[in-house]
Amino acid sequence: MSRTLLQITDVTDTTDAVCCTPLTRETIDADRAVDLARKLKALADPTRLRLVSIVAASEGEEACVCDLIEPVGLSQPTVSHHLRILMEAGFLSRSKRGTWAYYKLVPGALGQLSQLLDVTAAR
Amino acid sequence: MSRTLLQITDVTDTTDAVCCTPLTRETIDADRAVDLARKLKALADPTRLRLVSIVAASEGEEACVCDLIEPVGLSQPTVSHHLRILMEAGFLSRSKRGTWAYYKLVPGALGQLSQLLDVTAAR
DNA sequence: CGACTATATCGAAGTTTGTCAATATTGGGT
DNA sequence: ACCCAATATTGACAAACTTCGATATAGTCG
Repeated sequence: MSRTLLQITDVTDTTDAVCCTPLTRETIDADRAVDLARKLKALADPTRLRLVSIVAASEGEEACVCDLIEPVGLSQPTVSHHLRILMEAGFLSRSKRGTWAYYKLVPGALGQLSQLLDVTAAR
Repeated sequence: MSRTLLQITDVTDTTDAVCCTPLTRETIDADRAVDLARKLKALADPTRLRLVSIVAASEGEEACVCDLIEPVGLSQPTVSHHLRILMEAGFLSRSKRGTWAYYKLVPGALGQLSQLLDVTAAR
């Protein structure tokens, strides 16, 4: 049968959700709901979706802040702010090279969230 | 290769996202980012995640409001409010039977969102 | 019809969020 | 050492969100 369940994998206490054993429980408990909501909230903004998308489409799934400002059409501080939120939620990582800051997709982060939302979806 | 891209399916002007042809474009355009963000935002709340989860785990993926109030521990108006948001985002549908209102998972809605987030995730 | 029950809507209070201008920080070049 | 460029942080403000109590609506049963 195709029961659609919210599944939750083992999630660390604070920031990065991890790993693997999906405990197919009927209802998500409050703590994990808070954790999952935090991740979703990080993605639930048009600007941040575009940032992730642009980074994902860049060479090496990595982009410099200077290349992100103009496409999204917002001020530099605002872009930095959004990037920080995406980083704290575990979707991007940052590496400074010289004066530049490069933000990179954290491999599997989106996929993991995707699976949390619906493990039994038809594909 | 395993490029992780944000993909967007064809989406109707307003409420319910639909259908099918994933246009694997590099960057999500502004309009679709707004639309996807709206759906994510509807899910990006601990209470609403729990509501969806409880409904998903119920018989027929359907539950009465009266059965949802106590589990989430919030007032009845607040629960109604959250259910309305989930309905407007296309995750739940409502059917009144007598005095009761039954909210039901919209089949495939979560799965579709899941696929939008990451089409190439390892599974 | 009248009382009761289940749900929805309204209005308000408190909190969070998105954005910018101004400023701080850091690294490179002259 | 100094200046310039790239990014981050701070402070402020408006808009949006979550929640509640009070009230409205609609359906059921005497």
